[in-house]
Formats: sequence, C-alpha cells, structure tokens
Amino acid sequence: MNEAASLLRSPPEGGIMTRSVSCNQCSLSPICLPLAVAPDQLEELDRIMQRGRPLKRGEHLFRAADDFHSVYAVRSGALKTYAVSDDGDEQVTGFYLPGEIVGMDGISTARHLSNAKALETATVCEIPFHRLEDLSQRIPSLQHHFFGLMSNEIRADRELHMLLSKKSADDRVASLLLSLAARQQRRGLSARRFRLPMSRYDIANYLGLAVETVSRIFTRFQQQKALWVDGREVEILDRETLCGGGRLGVEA
Amino acid sequence: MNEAASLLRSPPEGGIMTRSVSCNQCSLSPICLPLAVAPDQLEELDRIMQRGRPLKRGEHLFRAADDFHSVYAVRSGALKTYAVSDDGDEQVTGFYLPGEIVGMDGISTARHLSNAKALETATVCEIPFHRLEDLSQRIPSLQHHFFGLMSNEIRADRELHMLLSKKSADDRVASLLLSLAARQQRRGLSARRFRLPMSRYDIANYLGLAVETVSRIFTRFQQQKALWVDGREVEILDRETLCGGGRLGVEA
DNA sequence: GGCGGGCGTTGATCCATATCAATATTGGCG
DNA sequence: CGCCAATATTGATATGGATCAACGCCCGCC
Repeated sequence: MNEAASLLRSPPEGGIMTRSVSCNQCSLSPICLPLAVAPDQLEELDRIMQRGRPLKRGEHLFRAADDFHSVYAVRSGALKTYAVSDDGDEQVTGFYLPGEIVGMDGISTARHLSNAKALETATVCEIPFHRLEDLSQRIPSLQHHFFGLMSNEIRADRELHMLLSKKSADDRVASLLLSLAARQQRRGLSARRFRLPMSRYDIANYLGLAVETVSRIFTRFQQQKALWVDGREVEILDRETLCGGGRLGVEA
Repeated sequence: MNEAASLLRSPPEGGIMTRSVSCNQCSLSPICLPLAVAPDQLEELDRIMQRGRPLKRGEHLFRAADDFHSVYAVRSGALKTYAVSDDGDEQVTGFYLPGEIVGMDGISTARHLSNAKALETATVCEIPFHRLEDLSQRIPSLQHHFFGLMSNEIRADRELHMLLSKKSADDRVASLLLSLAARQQRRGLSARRFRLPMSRYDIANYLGLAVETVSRIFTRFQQQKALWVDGREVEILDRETLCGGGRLGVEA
C-alpha cells in the first residue's frame, strides 16, 4: 500500500517531491489557475504550489472532518467528492478532471465537509489556501479569477439543481455525458469519444438514480444510435437525440 | 406601478435615496457583510453600498441576461431566485432572507444567469462588485469573508443535492422548514414560529415536488402534531418527528 | 489458469409521487 | 362589500423509476 510512487514517471526516490513540474511547463496552465496570473508573476504562484505523489485509485485526497488548509488543482486522472449524511448514505457531489479545482466547499468552515477520492491514478497540485489568499491580495486578477471559479461552481450547482428537480432520468444521464464531453474539449481532447473515469454506481448516485436505471439508459441510447458504449468507453454519436430526442417527436 | 416608495418609512421624496441607513446603524450588521470589517473600516464599506427604493412583491431585482455589476444584501423582506431552462420551465434556485447575499452566481460571466424577484416588499443594499473587489484588496478579512460566503453557498448547494437526490418528499419539506427556522434564529427571531414568505408553488418547485405533494405533506405533518400551519404561518411543534419521524419507528 | 468479487446488464414487480380533476379559500382590488 | 384570480386543499388514477432478483463478465489475485 506504500508503493504508490512506483506508478509514476517521477523517480520514487523519496516520497514527496515538491517542485517536479512548474506551472509554466504544465500543459494545463491555459485552463487552470495560471490563466489568471501574468507571466512575470507566475513564479509567485508557482512557489506556493505543492506537488505530491500520485494518488492510487481509491485513495483519499482528503476526508470530511479533516482540517481544511488547501484546495487542489487536478493535474491528471480524476477524483470524485462525496458526502456521507447522518443516516449513513453516500452522496457523490462532484467529479473533478484535470485543470479543475477541488476542495472549495471547505473554505468557510476550516474543515472539509466532503471526502475526495481518486477514481483512477491521479496527481494534484496542492494550494495552501491561506497563501492563495495572501497572493490574491497582491494579484487582483487572481482574486478576481478565484471569485469567478467559485461563482462557476455555484452556477454548476444551480444547473444540477434543475436537473435533479425537473428532468427525467434520460435527460440527467445525457446532461452528464455532455458535461464531461465539454470538459474533455476544454482540455483539447475529443468531445465525441472518451473514457468515463467513474463507475455506473457513481453516475447513478451523482444523478439521484438507481444503477439499473443508468444501465438501461446507456443501453437505450445505444439502441437509438445516439451513443456508442463499450464498458467505460463512450462515443457520442448524436447530440440532438441525446438532448431531447424523446420529447421532441422521435419515438421508437 | 410607480408608487413603489409609498409603502416605506423613508420619505418618497425623489425615488432613489442613497444613504438612508448606514451599516453601523443597521440591525443586521452582525450577520451581514459588516461582520467581516473592523469598525474603523466600516465607513469604507458603507461608502460603496447603495440603498435603493423598496421592491414591491413580484418586482424583479435583476433578470437573467442582465449585465452583472452588483451583488445585493437583503435588508428586509424576502426574494427568490429562479432560472428558466431552454425548454421553458422554471426552477426556483434559492430563497433569500434579510442579512443574506443574492446574486453571487453572476460573478463569473458578467451576466446574471438567474432572475431575482421579491416575494414580498423588500429592501436591499446594492454592492457594486468591482468596488467590493477593490475593497477586498485592502481589507483581507473582507476578502476572506467573501470567499467564505461563496463557499457556504457551495456547501448549501451540496446539501440540497443530497436532499433532491436521496431524500423523500417528507424529508425535503422538513429540511426546508428547518433551514428557514435556523435562518430566522440567526436574525434573533423565533425558530419555532414564523411566516413563510413563499407560496406552496415556490416550495414545490424549489424542492422538485408537485404542489399537491407539498400541500399533503403540510396536512400530514399537522395531523402528526409535528407542525401547526395556518396558510403561510407555521409553528414547528416537534423537530424530531419532522426530521425522521416516519423512518424511525413512529408510525400512525 | 482458475477463482472470487466487484461491476454491469436485464427482467419482473412495486411504490412514491406525479398528474388529472374538482372544490375550497384567500387576498387584492374595483 | 363582493368579485375574480391566484393559491391551496383533497381525492382518484397513472407512471417513471426504484427495488428485488438473477445472471454474465471482466479483471486482479492467488
């Protein structure tokens, strides 16, 4: 269980390595925090970032009730966050892909209130939050960007709210697929074809559905030639049908 | 339709009045933005706040697609925010009571993406966002507090996510009632008895239920002596039963 | 190479809540 | 004061998706 580093390009020569890749070398910088920082100040941001060893699938980045001190930028792989309610059931609250920031819900309480777990081998850049706050005092564009990031998170949650409250199971699954596709595209990857980093269970849980329902919907989308699925590989064949196919006349 | 100011304590002497009440006179200051600002800097915050004429029930504070330039602190009354999806159906995304900040979802886009509408006569303090950002550059505690506010919004949305995705209609209604109660209490008012500012339709819409379901649940809670209801007046008689009554054995 | 356990699919049945329909009730307004 | 429209309640029925059950598959592990 401690051979985590072995999967990595980085030499396993000691556990935590702190400065293996700087932001300006990172291919994600145009969509990650650095986009808010002028080139000549990037060094400063870089200095507060900490790169850790990769997480193996199933490992936790943080857990609910841990002290909150950092947010994390995903560098590779994927994570999910989930909360556990008083009566014990789990709720997946989000999926995080490279270039995205995880952990922002802990800011107000000094404790994390959700758990973050790697869905597959993942690397993250840790950003101690108090230092990010300091830096934001000196770099207005960084403060602005970070307000924007949080605002985006709020917006996304509002969309999810509508999804869960008003939309059919089909719409929910379609919407998640299209969201993942868009996020792939943002990273310069194919928006049509990609691999789902999460299980059907996670998808169902996130969308408030039963696994069986998700499975059936994948099958049906495939029958309708709107989607090609092979395990976790998917290819979006027909966005129109996915989106509104059912409602807008095309039945059969 | 233009007699809006007439309902007010403030003299209707010209439409917009800009400085009728300063933050340090405002009874909400211990729970509103001022709590993040040292007394000797309160003046600065005060200077950027703008107090407008009150909104009448049904009036909009802003609409989706309006330019975003401000967030708003509710001073009295109540508002709801709602979004309208492509296919035309409405989703109530939040209720805002005195001391709370509305409009934060617009920050990242320069446009509002939801509508904010007064549920009853309401007054708000307008806070031009770019000036709040400036001020946050000079008052670290304000920046910190605002990050915290947004983080809270995210947290609340995560709880709602669980509510919509995993909980029964009963739990959802109970949860909303308890949330409103807690927010009453925060303002120093009774957590047991209060008036719902929103219609059953709004409640149902917000919680992803049908109006009829909400109505029936209110009736049932009353039969169970967990709640007393008269129109929009409610009194919470038994939190335990409300929370988990159904599941935890007490049936009948 | 075979075994076991998570993961995924498919079918049959059930139930919580939506939907449809009808009837109060309330509150704003002329 | 009385009317109308919006709001709220109540009952009967319909249904989308949950739940229960069974089975196949894949993959990591021994």
